[in-house]
Amino acid sequence: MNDRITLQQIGEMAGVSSATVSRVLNNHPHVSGEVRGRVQEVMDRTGYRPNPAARTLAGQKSNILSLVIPETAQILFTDPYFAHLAQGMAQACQVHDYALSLFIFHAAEDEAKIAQTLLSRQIFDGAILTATQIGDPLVSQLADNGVPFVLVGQHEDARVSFVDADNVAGAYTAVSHLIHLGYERIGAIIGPQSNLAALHRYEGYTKALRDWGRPLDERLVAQGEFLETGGYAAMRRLLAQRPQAIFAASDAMAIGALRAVQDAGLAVPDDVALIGYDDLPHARMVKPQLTTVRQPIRAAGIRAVETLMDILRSGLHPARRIVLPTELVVRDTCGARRLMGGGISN
Amino acid sequence: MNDRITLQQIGEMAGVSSATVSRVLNNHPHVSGEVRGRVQEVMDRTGYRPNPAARTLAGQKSNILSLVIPETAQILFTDPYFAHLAQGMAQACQVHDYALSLFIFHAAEDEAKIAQTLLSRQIFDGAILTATQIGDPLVSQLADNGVPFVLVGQHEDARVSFVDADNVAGAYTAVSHLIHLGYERIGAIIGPQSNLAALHRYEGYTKALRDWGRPLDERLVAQGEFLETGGYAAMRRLLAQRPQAIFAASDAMAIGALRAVQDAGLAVPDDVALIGYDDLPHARMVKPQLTTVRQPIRAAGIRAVETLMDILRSGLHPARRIVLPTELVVRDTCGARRLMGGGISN
DNA sequence: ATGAAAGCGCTAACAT
DNA sequence: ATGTTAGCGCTTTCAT
Repeated sequence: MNDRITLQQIGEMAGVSSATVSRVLNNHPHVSGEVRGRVQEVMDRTGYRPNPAARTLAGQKSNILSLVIPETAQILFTDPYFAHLAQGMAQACQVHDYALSLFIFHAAEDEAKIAQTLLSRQIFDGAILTATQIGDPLVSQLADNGVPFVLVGQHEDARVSFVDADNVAGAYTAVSHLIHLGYERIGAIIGPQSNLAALHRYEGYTKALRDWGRPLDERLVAQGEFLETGGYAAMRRLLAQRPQAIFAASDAMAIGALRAVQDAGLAVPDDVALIGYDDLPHARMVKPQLTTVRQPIRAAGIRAVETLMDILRSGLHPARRIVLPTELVVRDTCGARRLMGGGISN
Repeated sequence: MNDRITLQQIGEMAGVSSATVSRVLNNHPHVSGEVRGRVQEVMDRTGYRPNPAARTLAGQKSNILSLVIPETAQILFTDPYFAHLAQGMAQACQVHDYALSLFIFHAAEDEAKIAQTLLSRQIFDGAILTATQIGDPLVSQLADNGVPFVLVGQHEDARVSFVDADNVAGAYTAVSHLIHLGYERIGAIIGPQSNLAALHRYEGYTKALRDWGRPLDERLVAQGEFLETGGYAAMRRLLAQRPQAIFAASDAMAIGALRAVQDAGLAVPDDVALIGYDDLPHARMVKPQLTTVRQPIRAAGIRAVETLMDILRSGLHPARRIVLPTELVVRDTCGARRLMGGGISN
């Protein structure tokens, strides 16, 4: 970039050494008010901007933190997950005087190269990873390389700190809700089980059935991609089994399922009740409005940054694992309002 | 970060100077195959990773490019604009061996500080700005500071290069379409006119009316926020004027308008035809499906990066201004299919 | 309270 | 083809 003027020059102009200028730049004590003012004045007048690369090299610290995400169309397009996460992170970074860097990698790339590229190209003190797959090699590669990082999502490796929403509990609550509403044949549309969140949501589903003494009927479970089309196809298959209610592992899938039900000439929630997951903006825009599970993604971003800051500050201390609570958002597709003589608007 | 081993050390281990190691690292010619192999072997074996800050400082080039966006809930949440843009940029960066950095700033901050923070914290060779407001001081500040950057969107400053979608033409085409369909009283729901895109879309609307000899009736024009609620409120006001068709400056607004029409007991497109703008995923999920204008956002991201690369390579040459064509996506809300005896699915 | 000086890890002339 | 040598612009001891 176009940095011209240096610390040296500021020093010369102010009649002090560069060390002193560095001190005022970094708000060190032991600088007389008189000198501090003079130096500050020169910096302001000249529009001096320190060279961040030089600071990083000399100080061994960049004050930059990297958000690492795979370029999966799903995450980036389908839902505002990433946007919320980035916002939370940006907010927390602000507080800690950190800048945020983005590293989007193409999952198609040679997996061994990704960590390499990240480490030799990007400048950062620590990273936050998200949307990783189960057993993603990137995670262990970074851990092996001693890179400080936090995962948003979960990982079995005991070395890794993570922040995650409680997917098991979220699904559990949703399915319990359906059970309490009196539905008997409760099915599920589940996501790819290579995804840990998908796995956990399925776990919540089976756990709720078990706890409330309902049988798990595999014929009422259909798997699909985390997309509307996946939900549509899964629902078409399930319809033959005459389910009374469906728990879908994402709102996108739930909306697809909704459409499939309606296309079959049936009504939601009267013929089939439905609960989704994510609380996308979308969820309240379909008719009937989607009952769903809301995750604190923004908060997850904040907590991830806080955790990373602690790691950077205090070194390797035992990994921290944060699991954030979710919230059931009751709208129209689960039938609760109808049953309660509803009409209450959200 | 945790970089331990240095170029020097690699050199010692391979029995060559650090300069030679640097040459093989950067694929310079004039290194014998024998030495190159030996050095490469040591780098691989030790898992050597160059220190990017040192490279940046010494080479005066970071190979990092910064995407600068205001933290406006609108952009980040409402639509996938940012995600598409980032994807396009990431793809182009990949090609040019650049990494991508994100700088989210809070519009609430002291405006004078933003450029300062960006320049002293982030490491980058050039920047891409988007979602700037008309007369945004950040733009001129960067230009004044000699920072190489490209705007996605437009700007009057002759120094700035930009890539934009042709908002005037997009709106013009949409409104012309409504005119050709035979509608007479064609209204518009327009966005905040501090936003250049909103301004251009309004311009396209008035231009189409003028070109086809229709009067501009101000009572048929309502302004609102670029959100569903803004569209809803605007449509409620317009309904009193009995418009036959409405051009809405965004899909979010169009969907709000759709809802307002339906809530008034009227039908789209039979009572009021509707065209939106953006082609959000949403547009095809409402019923009836939204006719809208699609913008090549991903392509804009790519072109912006290409332009920035040219600026970095060849210096200041006259600013480049790229205006990308848009595309009318005809679905159900404009009534074209109905008029043509439709039923064709998109 | 301030200055001098030694790096931080790399690149890029300039030699040879 | 390879080595030597200055820096790049800053931070940080260590003196004073």
